[in-house]
Amino acid sequence: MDKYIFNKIDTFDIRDILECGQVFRYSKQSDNDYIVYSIDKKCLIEQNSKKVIMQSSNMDYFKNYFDLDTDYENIISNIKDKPLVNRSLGYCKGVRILKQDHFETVISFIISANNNIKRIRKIIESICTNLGENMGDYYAFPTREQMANADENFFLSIGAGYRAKYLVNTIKKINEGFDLSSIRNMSTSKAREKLIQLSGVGPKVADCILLFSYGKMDVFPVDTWVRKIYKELTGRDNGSIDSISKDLVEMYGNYSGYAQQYLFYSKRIREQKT
DNA sequence: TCCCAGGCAAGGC
DNA sequence: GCCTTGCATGGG
Repeated sequence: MDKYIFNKIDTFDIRDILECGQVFRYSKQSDNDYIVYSIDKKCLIEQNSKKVIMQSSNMDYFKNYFDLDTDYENIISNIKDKPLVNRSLGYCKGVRILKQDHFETVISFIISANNNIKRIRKIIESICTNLGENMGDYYAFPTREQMANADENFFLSIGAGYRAKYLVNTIKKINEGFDLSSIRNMSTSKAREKLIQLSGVGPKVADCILLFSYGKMDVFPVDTWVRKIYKELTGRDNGSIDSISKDLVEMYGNYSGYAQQYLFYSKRIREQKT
C-alpha cells in the first residue's frame, strides 16, 4: 500500500469531504481518521493539524478522486461575496467536490430520492455486501453485470422501497448500452437531458450526478434543504426544481456546484441533522 | 399519529 | 407546459 502525505490546508478536511452528503461509502475510524471506498478500491485518510496522510494501493485514483490538483482558495475567492457563502465557509471550508465513478453515483443518487442519508448509506452497504466482490476486509461496489443479477424483490428486501423498480430499470438500460462515459463530453444541459432518461433520475438527482461524478460545476441541485435556503434568500417557497435551480445558477454562476455544497452542508450542520 | 428525508413517475388539466 | 398525487421505509 502506497502512502502520500501533504501539508494540512483549510480547504481539505476529511470530515467535511465525506460527511457533506456527496458520498455514502466510508467508515469513520475516529474523528480525524476515515476509510473511503470507491468502486473496488479503498483509501485510508488520517489528518492532524499539520498533515494529511493518505494510504491506498490506488493512489493515483484517489489523488484525482479527492480533486487534489484544484485550488479551492481560488474558487472560494470567486464566490465568497455571494449570498450566504462566507457564513457557510465558517462551518465547512474543508469540503471538496469528489470525482466519483459514474455508475456508482447514478445508483447511489437514485436511492437518495426522498430518503435520508443514514438509510441511503445502509441500503448501499447492503448492495455491496450482497452483490459486490469480497475484497477481504470490505466489499466492492458491484459491477453493472453483477447488479443485473438482482431483481426488484432483492432491492425491496434491503429497504430500497419504491426505488427498487427504478434500480432494476436503470441497471437494465445501462447493461443494454446506455453509455455513461459519453456524457462527459456533453454540455451540461445535454448531459442533464440524457441522464433524466434513466428511470428514477429526475432534475435533482441528475444535478447531483453531474456535480459529484462529472465535475459539472454550473449546476445547483435543489432538494428540501436547498428549498429552505432559497426561501431565506428570496422569501419564495414555491416554484419547480428547474426554475429554482435556474435562479440559483444565475446567482452563483459557474461555481454554483461548490457554493451549493457549502450552503447545503452548513445548513445541515446548523440544524444538527445526520 | 403525523411529518420528514439530497424526489420521481404518472395522470390530469 | 405546470400541478397534484401516490409512493416504501425508518426515525423523530
